[in-house]
Amino acid sequence: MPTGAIPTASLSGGMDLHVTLESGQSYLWRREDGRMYEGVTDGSPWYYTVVDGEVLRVRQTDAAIEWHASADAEGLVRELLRLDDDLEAIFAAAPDEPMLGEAYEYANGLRLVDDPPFPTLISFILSQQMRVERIHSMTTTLAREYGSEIEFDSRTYHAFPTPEELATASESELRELGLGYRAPYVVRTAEMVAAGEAHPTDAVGLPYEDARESLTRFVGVGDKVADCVLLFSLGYLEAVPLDTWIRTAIEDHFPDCDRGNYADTSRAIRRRFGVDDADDYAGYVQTYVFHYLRTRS
DNA sequence: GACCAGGTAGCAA
DNA sequence: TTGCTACATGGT
Repeated sequence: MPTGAIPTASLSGGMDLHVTLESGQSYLWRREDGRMYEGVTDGSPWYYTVVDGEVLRVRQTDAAIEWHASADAEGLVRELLRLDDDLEAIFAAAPDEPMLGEAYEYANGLRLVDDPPFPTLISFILSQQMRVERIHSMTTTLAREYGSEIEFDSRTYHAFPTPEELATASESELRELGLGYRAPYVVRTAEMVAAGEAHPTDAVGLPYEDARESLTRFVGVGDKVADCVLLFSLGYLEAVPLDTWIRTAIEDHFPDCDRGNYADTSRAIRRRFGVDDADDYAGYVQTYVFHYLRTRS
């Protein structure tokens, strides 16, 4: 079984796998010890995900990010966990505001993820009006009920369902699984992708605001969910999803950025969170702030 | 038993 | 365009 280790000392700005995978930006990784979101970091827990039918296991030890997979996966690990992002440079140039500084310190080593588009789209359709722990539990349920089984290292794993697999689900089945009013959104969006009518990657290459608009064609996707897909899956690091926590942060710390509607508030906060008057890495700042405000006691 | 959670669709004005 | 409101479910 191919294995590898990527020294964390070689990564600019360091790396914290636990905060990266348990900060509510990705719902596609699971912990083998089952203790997701419990705040327990000892024992270097293994995390796993399935990408293109291949199982990938990852953990952080004192000096490295270790991985196990069925083939050489170093490039995949670097991509999924954005290990080549220069965190040191990003935060050296990031805005110097007291609350932001607290967030950088609190979530030190958090990297954005680069998750696969369709699973990200569905998991953030599920996310509306649900808590982080429950979103994770719902994606786990969808993988168990509709995803294909993969054998790896004499264990069985479940991939997140493909659009075709998920399109076989009925609204009533998904309601029985506890998805509530999101059930028809998931079915209709899966059908759109399975039928070739639209795909989340259609947005790639468009200017940011056009890309956001493009994603809202999917049922159950508004500006906020579109921003999550752009940031966590399609490489638009300037995207700043305006959820309840970020809106609270705007109200408490950046009230001048509240312009009364999503598009204009988005422009204002992206400039405020961006680097050197540009919005390049505003989404990085957003993710630190979200995690800090949501989990500090 | 309210209140809240990484909101959106549908409809009225 | 903008401004309501209904929509499921589970935890505190």
